[in-house]
Amino acid sequence: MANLSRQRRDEEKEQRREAIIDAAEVVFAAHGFEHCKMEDVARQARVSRALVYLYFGNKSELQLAVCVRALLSFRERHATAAAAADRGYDKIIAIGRAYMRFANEQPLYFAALSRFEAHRPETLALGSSERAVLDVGYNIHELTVGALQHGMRDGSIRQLDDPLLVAITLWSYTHGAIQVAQTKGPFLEEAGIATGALLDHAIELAMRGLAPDTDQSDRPT
Amino acid sequence: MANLSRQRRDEEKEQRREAIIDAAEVVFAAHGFEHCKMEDVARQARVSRALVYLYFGNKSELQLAVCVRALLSFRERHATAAAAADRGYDKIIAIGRAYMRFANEQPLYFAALSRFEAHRPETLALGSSERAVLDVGYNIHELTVGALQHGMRDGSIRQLDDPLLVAITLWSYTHGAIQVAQTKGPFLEEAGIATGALLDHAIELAMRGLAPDTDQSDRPT
DNA sequence: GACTTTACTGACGCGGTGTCAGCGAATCAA
DNA sequence: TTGATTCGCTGACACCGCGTCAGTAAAGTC
Repeated sequence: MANLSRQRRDEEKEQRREAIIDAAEVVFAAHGFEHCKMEDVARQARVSRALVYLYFGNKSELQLAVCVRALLSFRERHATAAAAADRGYDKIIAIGRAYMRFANEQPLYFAALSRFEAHRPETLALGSSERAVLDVGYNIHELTVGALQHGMRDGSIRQLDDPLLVAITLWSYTHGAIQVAQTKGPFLEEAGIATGALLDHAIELAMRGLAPDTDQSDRPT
Repeated sequence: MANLSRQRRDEEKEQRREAIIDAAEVVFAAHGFEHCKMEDVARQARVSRALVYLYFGNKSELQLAVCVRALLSFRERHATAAAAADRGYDKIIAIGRAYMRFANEQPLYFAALSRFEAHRPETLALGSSERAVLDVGYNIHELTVGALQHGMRDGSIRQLDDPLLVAITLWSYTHGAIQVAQTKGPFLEEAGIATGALLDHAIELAMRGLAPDTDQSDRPT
């Protein structure tokens, strides 16, 4: 009997954990990732604040848990977007657009990732929460590498020395562009730059760099 | 007499203000932009905490003041870097490298900008501190636009529809790449990606997109 | 020399985080 | 069944950092 009830309790515990993250997402969505209070999360989860600290050591661990969900959610979109396109070149475009749509439709998740992207981890220890997030992120890059290799085979993308390096570069480009579009949007509109145009151009410019070489003899060195 | 002493006092006030920002930079550099306490800034400036609030309405205004200094500092590097190169194409490369060197040599300033870049301003009101920072930033983009136009004239850069749009895109690319390099550096090294290589590649890929068109007939559409 | 204006401070309230002793209910041992 | 034990959970507390405000002393004004 001991084993059975232990297992049942473990499951309940996992549910509690998920329920708390659910609550956190609701609060984050309502009040923003920055000014969210553990108090609010607890109330939303109909639980005492102290309990939240039993499941998550501190506030940033709870935030990291949301980051993991965000990355998992994005990985799904990423994979389906890549699968929907035929040529590698189009897969890469689809991935970029998927990230932008993701940022637009799940702003909470994008904010979570953005915060994580800007945060310098102090430890890389295996098993640490930060590590878990990094690993999921790496997994996403691998999918992009697959699309790049696909494109190199089907001739829609030029031969790349190091596809992983390119994948990470593209990710950093895209993330940077979305971030600028989101935070400086209204200001840019004033200057006559439509947010959508910026994002489109961010993809277009990057794709030019991936297109197959034709005659590069007069490219500046 | 009233006028003279007023002027003198205004100057002293300005000096105080600058001194406080100096102190803030010292503290930020030591403890990081995030976990800096007004207490520490005040002590560093040998002043009471309440006085700091006379000069800066709140913590984030003080941080914005540091952002302005950061942007001004970068604008200098930006301008000299662009001036040192001949062709427009090389100016753009120089600008990118200047930003990376800046991030490396003045990590405090880069962190300040990074935070500002990730922060969604709530007001665009003229005269607000945020506005001041945005305007300096816009000024920097204009310098980049100049370099792009230079390149379009000397034939080292292809004809661009909207140079300002390109300038902003390049900025967002570069900022994104540096941010990833800085925050994910150690993790990427583990995966066999040298930080320097990532930054080099970030510039190279973007520059490919700016190179003059030659024969584009078989570029994927 | 009386007054006002100005630079500055000490002390406070408030809101938020993280901790801890302890309570009641479920589980176990007899 | 009942006493002991584990377990999930909470209320209350200490602490910290921000922003505020009444108040002081010095400089300036008349």
